[in-house]
Order: sequence, then C-alpha cells, then structure tokens
Amino acid sequence: MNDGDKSVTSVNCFTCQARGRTEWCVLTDEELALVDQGKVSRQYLPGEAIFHEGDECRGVHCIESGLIGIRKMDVGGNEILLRLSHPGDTMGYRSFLAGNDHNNSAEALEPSVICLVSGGTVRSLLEKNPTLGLRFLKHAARDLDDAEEKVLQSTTLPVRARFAHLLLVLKERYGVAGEDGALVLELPLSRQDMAAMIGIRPESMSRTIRSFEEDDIAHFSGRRVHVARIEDLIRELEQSAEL
Amino acid sequence: MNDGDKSVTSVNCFTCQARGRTEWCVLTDEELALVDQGKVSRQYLPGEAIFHEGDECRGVHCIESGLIGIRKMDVGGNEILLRLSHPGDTMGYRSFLAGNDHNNSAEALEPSVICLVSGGTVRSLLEKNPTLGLRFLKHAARDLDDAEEKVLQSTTLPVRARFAHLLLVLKERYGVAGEDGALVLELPLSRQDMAAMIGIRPESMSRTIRSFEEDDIAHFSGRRVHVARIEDLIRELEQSAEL
DNA sequence: CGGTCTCCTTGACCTCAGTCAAGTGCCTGC
DNA sequence: GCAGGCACTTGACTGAGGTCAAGGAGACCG
Repeated sequence: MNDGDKSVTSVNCFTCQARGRTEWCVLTDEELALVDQGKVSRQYLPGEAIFHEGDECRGVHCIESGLIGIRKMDVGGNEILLRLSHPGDTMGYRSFLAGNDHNNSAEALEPSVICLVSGGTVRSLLEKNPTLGLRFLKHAARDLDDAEEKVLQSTTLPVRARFAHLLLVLKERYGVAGEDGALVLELPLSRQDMAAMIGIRPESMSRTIRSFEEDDIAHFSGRRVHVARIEDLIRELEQSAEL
Repeated sequence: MNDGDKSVTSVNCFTCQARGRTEWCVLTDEELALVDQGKVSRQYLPGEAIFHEGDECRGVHCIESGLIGIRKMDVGGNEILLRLSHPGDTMGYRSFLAGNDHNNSAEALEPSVICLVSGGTVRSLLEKNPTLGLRFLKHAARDLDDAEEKVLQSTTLPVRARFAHLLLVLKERYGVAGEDGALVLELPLSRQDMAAMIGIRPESMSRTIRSFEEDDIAHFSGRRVHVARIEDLIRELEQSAEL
C-alpha cells in the first residue's frame, strides 16, 4: 500500500492521537480491539465528500485527523454549514442510532483521515458497555444546545453580531496569539464557508468584513484576522440587544 | 388534598396514560416503582413556568397531560418558541445529563400535570438499565434533527414558507378533519406563539395570515384553520425553491 | 504566455420583514 | 355600566440583507 492509494490507509485505534477525545475512550482494551478490527479508514482530500444527505448510514465515522464540515441543503439548493468537526469527533452516530439515512452531508475541508466503524460493531459495543451510550448521549446533548443556540441567533441577531459570534467561537480553536485584549486568528474556512456558517450570501460576508474593517474592529488579510480588542467583538454581540 | 391545592397532585406511574410514550416504557415493574417513588408531581396553569433558563436542573420532567412550550431568549429579550412538548415527553434530561443549569425555559400552554423525577433516581436507573440511556439518546437525536432543520429553514425560507411548514407539522397532531385534500386544524397556540415558533413578530404573523386568506390558501377563525387543499401548503414550501 | 477556473469584491437596486404608532375587539374586575 | 389589559390587526415607513451583474485577483494548465 503506497501513499498514492488513498482509499484505504492503515490506522490503529490504540495509537490514535485523537482517541482521548472520542467516545471510545471509555472502552476497555478488549473492547477497543473490536473497534480496531471493525473499522475501515480512508483518506479524504479537501472538497471530497464523506457522505451525503440521503446516503444509507452504515456505521459511525470517527475523525483521526483533518477538518470536516457538516452541511445541510434545502429543496431550493440553499446550503448552510451546520458545524465543523475535528479530530476525535464522531459523525453519523445519530442517523445510525435512529436507523435513518444520513440527514446531512459531511465534506473534508482539509486533508483528513477518517475511520468508519461498522454498525454491527457499534451495536454490540453499546450492549457490552452502557457508558458508551451515555457518552454519545452527552455528545448529542451538546450538539443540540449548539443547534438551538443557532436557531435563536439566526432569527434574532443581525449579521454583524452573528459574524462577531462566529469569530469568538473560532477563537477557541484557531486563535494563534492573544496577549490580553488582542487576538490573531488563522481561519480554517473560506469566506464562502463562513457565510454558510451564519446563513448569509457571500456578498453579504464581503460587506460585513468590510464594515468591520471600516469600524476598526478587525482586519483581514487572506485567512488571517487581527482583532485589536476582543471586547469590540463582544460589544458587537451585546449592542444588538440595547436597541 | 383538594383541587385548590395545585402544588402537589397524586399521580401513579403504573396507571399513567402517557407512560407508553415515555422513555420509561423500557423499565421493569421494579424499576418503574423506583420512578414512582422518586417523583413529585404538580399541576400547572396556562402561562405558569415549569423552569427557567439558568435554573438549576434537579432531575427530569415528564409530562403526564397538557401542553408545554419550550422557549429560549437571547440577551436582547427576543424570545422564540423552540418546540412543543406533549404528554409522554420528557424535558430537561439534557441539562441533567450534562450537569448544566437549564438552558431554556418551559411554560405550560394548557393546564398540565408534570412529574419531576429526581436526579438521583434517574442516575441509578441509567446504571441499572442501559436501554434507558439509549432511549434518551434517540430522543435527543430526534430533537437534534428538528433543531437543525429549523436552523436551515430559518435562514433560507421566507416567512410564508415557514408558516406553511408549521401548519403542516401541526396537522400531524392537531388536524381534526381531513377528507382527501381538505384539512381542518384546531391550533393549540396563540398567534403570538405561532410567530415565536417561526421566529417572526406578531405583526408579521398577522400579515402572513391575511396573505394566506387573500390567496385562498387557508382560512382562519380564532384558532380554527380551514385548508381546502393541502397541496397549496406544500406548494408554498416548494415554490420558494423554484425562484 | 493567454485561457479558464474559482473565490472574492463591489455597486446598484429591490424586497421582505421589522419598527412605530394607532386602533379594534374581547375579557376581567370594579 | 366603564376602565384597564391584552391579543390581535392595520397602515406607513425603514432598512438590512438578498439579488443581479460586472469586474478583479490568484491558481493552474495548455
């Protein structure tokens, strides 16, 4: 097997860097061995789809490395980016448990390695180890909170506030420097995808960025963002309330 | 105990009408007895709050009868109605499992009887009976689907389409007559609350209703709605795509 | 090199829904 | 009875963000 063959790569659950962050971390060595045997791993290039809305759900995906975007489309072809998934995150456990087809799609945003743990394996592990189910439950609970927060924000907040909020969220993972009030971000997303994350058109994204520049709130060059005072972003969120 | 004392009512899990629809239906009689002992039930009048955002989460609420609205507010006081909860639904399991305070509020929309199953009871049942956790997981998965659908719709669909969708959803539970294409709905919600469900202002709700009347799509008198052709509602959803 | 992508930006225009303000009808309590 | 409250409606106005159309910048490839 050489590097050019990207359909299958060899990954070992026991040495997986991301394992500590997955739901599998509650498994015994014996159980983990089952996961290791019951999985297939594969490499994806940016833009490649891991699965689509409507695809049959054949197990649980687990991200070893890279970055994945979870998208959802409506009948009219409008697409939004629901969330980002990172190494250690599992995807598709929901459709799998409900026995549904996938109800959103996953696409690699960076070169990524992803394992698919077969449905049978997951099912038998859930029976063996109840804690695993609780871990998935907590995961779902967190996703649900985020989704409800997003429903609220997308109906009540103006675009500037939503964008400020997005930057504050991205800061947690992509902030590269942050002396007291200052902040530098190295964004993992194109403008288009940022627009899709807050549910607006690319043109509006451009204009919002420009208005942040004009108000001296943030400065953008490519995917690098400089924010002199984080408070400015926070104020942007709050002042939409004061009116 | 008389009817005037509404703080505590006596409800028995074994005879509970709603039990078949709750997650507790997977419990053995012995386990159910634990629930029965570990709960407190209470009656709520319309408008009364069961819990608020930020309240400490002391267990899992279970609806015996009535109708509950789950609301969420942003910093600016804007409020939306995330979903309705019906007899047999559990509420607050999420915050409970995550160990958080409640992150949304619940309010009775009709006279309701609700049991609070104490945290300790739920915790020990989850350990005893792993299937219970899976039931909660499925519940969370369904809520999550709904929430993501709502995120998508609230950012992509115009108000008319969202309202048509709402009516189609309410039809499942509140449709009172439906010869082939025709439909009569008995809404459980005020106009204000319908507006809050699709994230618009009451004024916009009024105007949307009027425009449906003018286009002969639906006719409203009080909380009763007549829809001559359900296809009209469906078309309202789809045609927002065609443009 | 020019050609063709795709991503991004910009301007001009328009429309949908929010805002403000006023008015109606209904219910409750005095 | 009337007063006050509340849900709802209506009209006039406004503005945020979508739409359309055009153009620029960089990557890749012949």
